[in-house]
Amino acid sequence: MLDRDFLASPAIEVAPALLGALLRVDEVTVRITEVEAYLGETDPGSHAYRGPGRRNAVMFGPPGHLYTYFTYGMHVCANVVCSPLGVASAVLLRGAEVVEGLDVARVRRATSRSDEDLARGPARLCVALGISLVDGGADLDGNRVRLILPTHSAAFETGPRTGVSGPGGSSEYPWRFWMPGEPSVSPYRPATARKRGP
DNA sequence: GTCGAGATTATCT
DNA sequence: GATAATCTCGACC
Repeated sequence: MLDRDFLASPAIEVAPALLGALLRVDEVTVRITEVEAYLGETDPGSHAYRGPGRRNAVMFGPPGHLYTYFTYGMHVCANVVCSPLGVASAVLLRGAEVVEGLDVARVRRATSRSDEDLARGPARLCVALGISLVDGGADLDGNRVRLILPTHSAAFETGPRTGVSGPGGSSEYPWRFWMPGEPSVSPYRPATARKRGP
């Protein structure tokens, strides 16, 4: 049973509680080890900063749903929508560890050499779980997708969000949560200033 | 093993 | 036409 009332809390409170949670999609189950909180209008790094649109409409919807979006063409990222209806807020799933369905995950992520690389990273996590755009807006308590919150809150650490470049310096907000000691958590990587083509 | 640059497509202005 | 919350691959120590 999914506690929707708890998911209606702000993303900052929901994010640490998702650490250690189990997310099952079909036959693959992962344990979330790294997340990132994103708010709406007050967060320059959020997609909902400029207001609702086609892509982020799910973020303004009811909590307990899955929000997927495309980034850089090939990659898909998954978020857990929280906050009440009408408030844009979501928790980005950055890293996880595959605990069940390793065989299926390995086939999907054939390029990964170690099992810890299977779901290390937002896009990899979606590939390992088989999440695509059609899963956007899916209920997290449905048959295909199910989120299981941990009974006890796990130990976590916070830090600045990486890879978030933008005017106003959104790195002020230490809304990145991870479980220390987990090999599937990517270490701190400075924001790579991507060069645009010629 | 670590670092640095390129690639690629849906969505929005 | 510009942007984006990234990943993969190649080169070098």
